[in-house]
Amino acid sequence: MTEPPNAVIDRMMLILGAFDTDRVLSVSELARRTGLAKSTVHRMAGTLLEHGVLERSGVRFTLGLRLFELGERVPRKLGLREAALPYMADLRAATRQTVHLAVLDGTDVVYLEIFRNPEAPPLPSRTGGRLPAHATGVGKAMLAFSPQRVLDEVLRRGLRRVAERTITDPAMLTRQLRTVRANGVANEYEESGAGIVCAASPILNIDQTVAGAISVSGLSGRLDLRRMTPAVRTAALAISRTLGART
Amino acid sequence: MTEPPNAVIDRMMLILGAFDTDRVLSVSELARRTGLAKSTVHRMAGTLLEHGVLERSGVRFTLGLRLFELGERVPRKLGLREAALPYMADLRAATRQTVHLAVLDGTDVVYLEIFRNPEAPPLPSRTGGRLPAHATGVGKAMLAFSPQRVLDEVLRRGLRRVAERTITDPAMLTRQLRTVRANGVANEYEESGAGIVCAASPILNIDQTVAGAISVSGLSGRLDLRRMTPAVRTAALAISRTLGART
DNA sequence: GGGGTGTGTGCCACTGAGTGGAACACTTCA
DNA sequence: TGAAGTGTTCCACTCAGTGGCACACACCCC
Repeated sequence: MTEPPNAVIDRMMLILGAFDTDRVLSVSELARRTGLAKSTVHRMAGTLLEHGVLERSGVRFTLGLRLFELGERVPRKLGLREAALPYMADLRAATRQTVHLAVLDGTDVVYLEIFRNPEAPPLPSRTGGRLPAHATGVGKAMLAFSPQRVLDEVLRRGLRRVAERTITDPAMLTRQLRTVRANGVANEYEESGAGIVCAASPILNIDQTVAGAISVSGLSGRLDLRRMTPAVRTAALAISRTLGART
Repeated sequence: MTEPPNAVIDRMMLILGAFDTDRVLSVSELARRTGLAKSTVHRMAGTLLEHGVLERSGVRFTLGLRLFELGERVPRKLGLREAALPYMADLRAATRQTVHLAVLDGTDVVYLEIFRNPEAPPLPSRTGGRLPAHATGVGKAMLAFSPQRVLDEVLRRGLRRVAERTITDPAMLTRQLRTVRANGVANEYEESGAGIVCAASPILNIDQTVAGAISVSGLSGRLDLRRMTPAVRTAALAISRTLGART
């Protein structure tokens, strides 16, 4: 319809995307995963190398520092993270659990920052990690306060199951989002991973659009969600406030 | 000599690089800064948009979340940062100053992580920021322990002045690096910015190659470098040790 | 009003840059 | 000794990307 897009950039993103699973890949492996000709990968990797987008690791390749450099300049991250940082520290200190900061990207959630607690059990989430919005606490918190077309898109794509208890029923999701919208807090019970529960609350811009969300997560046995709710909600409101103040 | 490289990727990196100074740019501004035709920028920005490498901000453009996502997967960052984090926290607590973690990228230094102290004065350094190695404490610490050809390349490119007291004399730099190599610590006196001093120490891999460097920085009046030296050195050695242990 | 000058967007003939098959040099393993 | 993997190089073909041009707006000032 709208295409034809730029094929070279498509191919390049295919190559970079191949590093989703493994951190270091050879030319042949890249060619196999991307479906590109080996010579194409070879040549392309060469120029990406010159730009620091890729780096050599022996004879194989790795994502390069230039990507990190560019990634640190992304505005969506910068403002929100800066505003949230002190409150995330407070929240971790108060709850002694893991604190997450995330934004919505299309129908996915991307984690901007994670404050872990040495005392708390390690969780599998990673900074820069991506999960379907409907399967996470922060995702549901943001969806509940997003325009209808965002939810439509989520439903259109289908509620992919990522854990045993992921919500896959559209009616169930819509119902939950209604109560989330009323309470300002979303709970998650092992929907993104086994044993993990969390309470999340949205961060709003001055114009009431969604900027992101924070959450407190822990293991289902050890964490009493109801006790976390007010703290998460309070922190989210505080971040929203400082976000508005600095405009 | 070795080229011809891929022109499309070159142009794309030109566009992304244009966001060095400003965070949000229009098609016309991009065309002007990159020297590309407006139609080329327009089309290219469109496909970058589809990949999330760029995002819209009204009618203008911004670096996109996908870059952040990819940047967080860069191996050079991942391992070192993880190993260094706890020691950086200790160092900040012990010195009540700003702690930096950096790696060497060509002849530049790139900051991987910065631990600021609310009590300490804010410094201009930024995560993902880039500075010439010869102009910074962490840079000198790493150069002193790098193979000769790295220093050769630094000298070949010329010692660019970034602050009033930046070292621009090759002989002076070489002399300093010799004592750095002997002491395991590099000092910086307002060479990267006015009023800023720092003590830095290199982090080495098991094979004695340079992995990165950490530093303690502060304002020249308030910070006694000599008192910082042992702490920085100790932390750097500790990080080197845990880095080696996890191989 | 009009007529600057700034946007963003769309079109399309031209051509040279990117493609990928094939061939090569090396290792590794059997 | 060969088979199967790797990375690298070459090069004729052609199709994808280019950028000049033109258009649709939105300003602001005379």
